[in-house]
Amino acid sequence: MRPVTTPDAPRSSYHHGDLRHALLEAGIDLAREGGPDAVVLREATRRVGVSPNAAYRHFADRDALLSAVSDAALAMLATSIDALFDGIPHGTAEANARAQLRAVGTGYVAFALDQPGLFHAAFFVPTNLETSSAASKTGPSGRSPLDLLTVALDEFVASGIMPAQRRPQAEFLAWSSVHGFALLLIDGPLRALPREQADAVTQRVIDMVEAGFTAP
Amino acid sequence: MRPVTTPDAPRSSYHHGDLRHALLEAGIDLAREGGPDAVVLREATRRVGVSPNAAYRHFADRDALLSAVSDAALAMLATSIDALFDGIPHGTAEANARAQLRAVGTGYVAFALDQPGLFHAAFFVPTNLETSSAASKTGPSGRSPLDLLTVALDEFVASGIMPAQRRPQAEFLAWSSVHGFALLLIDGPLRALPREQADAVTQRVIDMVEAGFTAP
DNA sequence: TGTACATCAGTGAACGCGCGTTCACTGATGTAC
DNA sequence: TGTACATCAGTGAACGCGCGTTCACTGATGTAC
Repeated sequence: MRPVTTPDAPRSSYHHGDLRHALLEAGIDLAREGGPDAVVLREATRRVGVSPNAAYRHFADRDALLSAVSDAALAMLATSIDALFDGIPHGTAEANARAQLRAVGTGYVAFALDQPGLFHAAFFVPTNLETSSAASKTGPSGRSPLDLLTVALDEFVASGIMPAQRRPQAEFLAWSSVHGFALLLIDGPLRALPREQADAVTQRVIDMVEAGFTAP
Repeated sequence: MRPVTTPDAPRSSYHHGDLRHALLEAGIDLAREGGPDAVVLREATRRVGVSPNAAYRHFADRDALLSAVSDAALAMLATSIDALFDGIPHGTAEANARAQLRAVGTGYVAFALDQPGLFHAAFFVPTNLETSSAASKTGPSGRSPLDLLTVALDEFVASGIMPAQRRPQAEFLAWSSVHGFALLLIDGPLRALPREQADAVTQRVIDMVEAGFTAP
């Protein structure tokens, strides 16, 4: 259950070893359990088994910890989308484009459903929103979700199924639908929808976006 | 600036007159300024010029106040969408359907841009999300935004531009796109977009949804 | 190889803050006779 | 019409809570000679 560090168990040595990492990990757990508001500096130190002020050796303040947690959550989202993206079998350019869009959307919603706390931590932190670094965290391939979406949409145009004049800002149209749907599912009126139905409607959201892009 | 009650000015009488209403109004102002987290019971009483515990004569606890504020925010959203909906000139069934969908979407995003604090208060309060009362607050016509959307979508089918088998859950597809886009605009990567561009892209979001519904 | 000492990473105690909420109360209001 | 009194709507003081953060400190580590 506990990841990197022993929590309440007393440390053998006075020095911790990798306190920064341990605090970050604890912060991620807190975010997972309760979203960004639950990332409480004192609680993170408590879980690591260290005094509250020890955190200040590694993070300027609580916001710095929260930012680090948010970045980590974003990277996890990127990683899980990346995996889906890379699993796409090769096909025609058109089939690739469609499958890629679907992979990004499906991975995005799946992450929101699986890790709602981290999903919120990733997006509802002022720092990450203002700097738009939200879009720049990458998975193992080094590409962010926005990069992957861009790749997919470029291929929509290149393969001739989407008119070029529809291309600008298309990322944000797709992102809006999927992001909004994720929120309806985890916080909103679709909260009670069983997982398999949620997955089915997710596919319809993507159908709608795709049709919007490729309609004559 | 100050709405219903004189704020710091001392009251003439010991009894307030309509403290519940005054506290609600203060709570709405707080939400407008800083979202749901800013709805602080003590601050509301401060603004009304009353002692903190006086609030408990009218609200069971802070959550009750916040719920009332959230309901009010929802009603304001409903009212502003209602106005746009009613301003639609009569035309063919098809033109009506399209204009109605557009009115709901446009009104929704406009409210989010004009009143981001209230928009958040309306949607990010557990009570309203769980009971889905979010969808049931009405404007002056007695119809909620979800009702209006339903009317529009029914007319899409009735006028023959949307296949009937696409109809189920279509409300949530449309809602997702518009809701997600509103959030990208007020909290997310499109935060810095100038208003007129935001309005233009809003129309493209609606174009996309419409195309998704009406595509062959 | 051993030791002096600067540096680093933690501790312990305390702070002020503002919150929600509760207590026992008092002044104002309105109704019964 | 006047008065007694129950009820209602406020007050004032205080509580405990948990937070972020700062202070002066001490134990552990590693490097220079």
